[in-house]
Amino acid sequence: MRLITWNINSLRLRLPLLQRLVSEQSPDIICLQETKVPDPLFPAEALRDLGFPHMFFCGMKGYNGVAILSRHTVTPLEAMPDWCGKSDTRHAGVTINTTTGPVILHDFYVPAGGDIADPAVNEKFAHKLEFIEEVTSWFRANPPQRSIIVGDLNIAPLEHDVWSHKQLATVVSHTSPEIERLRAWQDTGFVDAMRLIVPEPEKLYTWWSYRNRDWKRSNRGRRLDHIWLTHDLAPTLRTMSVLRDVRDWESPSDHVPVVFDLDLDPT
DNA sequence: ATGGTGGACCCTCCA
Repeated sequence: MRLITWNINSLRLRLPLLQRLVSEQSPDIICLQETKVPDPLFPAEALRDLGFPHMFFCGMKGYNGVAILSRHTVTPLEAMPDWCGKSDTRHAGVTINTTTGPVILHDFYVPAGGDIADPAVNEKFAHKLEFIEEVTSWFRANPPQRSIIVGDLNIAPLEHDVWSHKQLATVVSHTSPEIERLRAWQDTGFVDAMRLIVPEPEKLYTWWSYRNRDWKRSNRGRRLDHIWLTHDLAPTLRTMSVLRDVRDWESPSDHVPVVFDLDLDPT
């Protein structure tokens, strides 16, 4: 089973890029973040034509939005919390049927957190911390098995997940309070699948800012996008690849897709 | 120390 996670930064604007990605990678399931499309305007027909008849999405006007596209039947998770009571379309979850039993897939878009790394003066940073705390509490109360978390978690936790550990230590996405909370969330039962394939100290980035003339030359990246597997699924991980080339496609997202293969057969 | 770019949209917010 091949999956892709990608912060597409506007689904409607980048449909042609998604089309190219699908033709080159042939994924079974795609998890998108920052679709920036309200549900009534979701381009369902175009995605069906791309080969994904099963889709689960929630979006809003202008911001956020997540979507799970699948070639195979998926069942939306029932009764998930409304994180922080904001109804701001940052999470989608489905069950995938496989020959060895059901697998749960979560697609998250964690709040970016604004510019100032102080929850007392920056409510966006406070929201980011609170969001992760709530999600962590939920997973503690509902211990995950045969589960996958993917998405833009907007935190680069490891030293070599950023271009400069020192220079980013006070920059939102790489500060201690965020990293500690991300760790606590992961410790509810998950392993960092990307780092199983590319261990530290190798640099690993999935995002390069638009505010850089030559992103490739300066290479000031961060690993903001993640793939986590519960321990029981970790042995099924076969491959993982950050599709860095997509950052140079026509009118790209600032995030690139991450593709991975699990030794599972969807039904 | 600063400002740099890009998407959505009601012109300013968000990343």
